[in-house]
Amino acid sequence: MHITSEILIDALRSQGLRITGARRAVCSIVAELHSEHLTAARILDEVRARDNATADQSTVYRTLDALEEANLLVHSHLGHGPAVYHLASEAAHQHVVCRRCGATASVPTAGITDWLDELQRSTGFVVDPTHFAVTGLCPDCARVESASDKK
Amino acid sequence: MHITSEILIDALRSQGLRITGARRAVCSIVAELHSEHLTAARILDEVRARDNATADQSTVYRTLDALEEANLLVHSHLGHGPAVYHLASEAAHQHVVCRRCGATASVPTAGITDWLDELQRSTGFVVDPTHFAVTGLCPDCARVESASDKK
DNA sequence: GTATCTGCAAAACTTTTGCAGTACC
DNA sequence: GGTACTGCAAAAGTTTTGCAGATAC
Repeated sequence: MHITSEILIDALRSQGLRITGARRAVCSIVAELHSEHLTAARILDEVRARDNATADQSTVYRTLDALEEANLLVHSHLGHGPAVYHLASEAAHQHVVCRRCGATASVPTAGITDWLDELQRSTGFVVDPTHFAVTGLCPDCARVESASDKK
Repeated sequence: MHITSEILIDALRSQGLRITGARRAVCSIVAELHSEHLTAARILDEVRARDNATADQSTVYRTLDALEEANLLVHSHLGHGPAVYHLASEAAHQHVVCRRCGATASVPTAGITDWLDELQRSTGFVVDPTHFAVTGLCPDCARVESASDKK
């Protein structure tokens, strides 16, 4: 299922926030490019590439914060570099992130939910299953590293 | 079991690296404060608080990089803010990290290894089971957040 | 009409880098 | 002695903030 910008906009509206051109643009981009790993800079570029919208970087950050506050969006830090943003609904599947090149692959949560339940029971922590990263090496980088280990 | 600074120092030496005062200091601090969430800034402060050692921030970063390269240390980004460093040996069991206060709890990996194997098979990624964080809210912070949601 | 939002510019913060001098092996 | 390391200072990169003007409701 596909979250549309209208859903995001409506959610902001229902929080009593005002709907502006910049917020519409950011919501559209986040909804349309939900399958990519969006950085703030990427979103800013996309906004500027649309001739019916503009936004300053500070506005982009503030809008992203608003969406996070509304629990529609999450961000995470994949290794070094800028934070990446996902729709909270998309984040329900996990990612493996390559610690060398930053490549990612998605993996389903099936098979791990029992473990998370148990974790929650034993520690008392309220686990956030959407914010949860496994790191490793992607196939390409694994090849490179094992080659350089041999020397 | 407790990693000592000697172990770290020896590991650096065996990589052909030179042992300097700054590296000794950083290794001591990392070994002694292994149970805390050490940021580079915290380590720098600790070095400076010791009257037999000094180090510049760039030296601290370079030493931390060296320790990571030697697979003795890992760092991760917990939400916003600076990266935190852990001994790799400490990371061998998983942690749940509270995204509000940074509290941690340890959890056994039993029950998750099958899932990691499957992940490795399906994605081709060489998963690093020591670098793997689950975030959520510790019991205290969960109480605080649910209280503020109600207002 | 008014509280909220925006753009601009500057600052804050973490991390990295170039380079000349120092110190380890 | 020679290479590796350090400190200093400055840069790079991301994110935040203050403020005056614009805009949604």
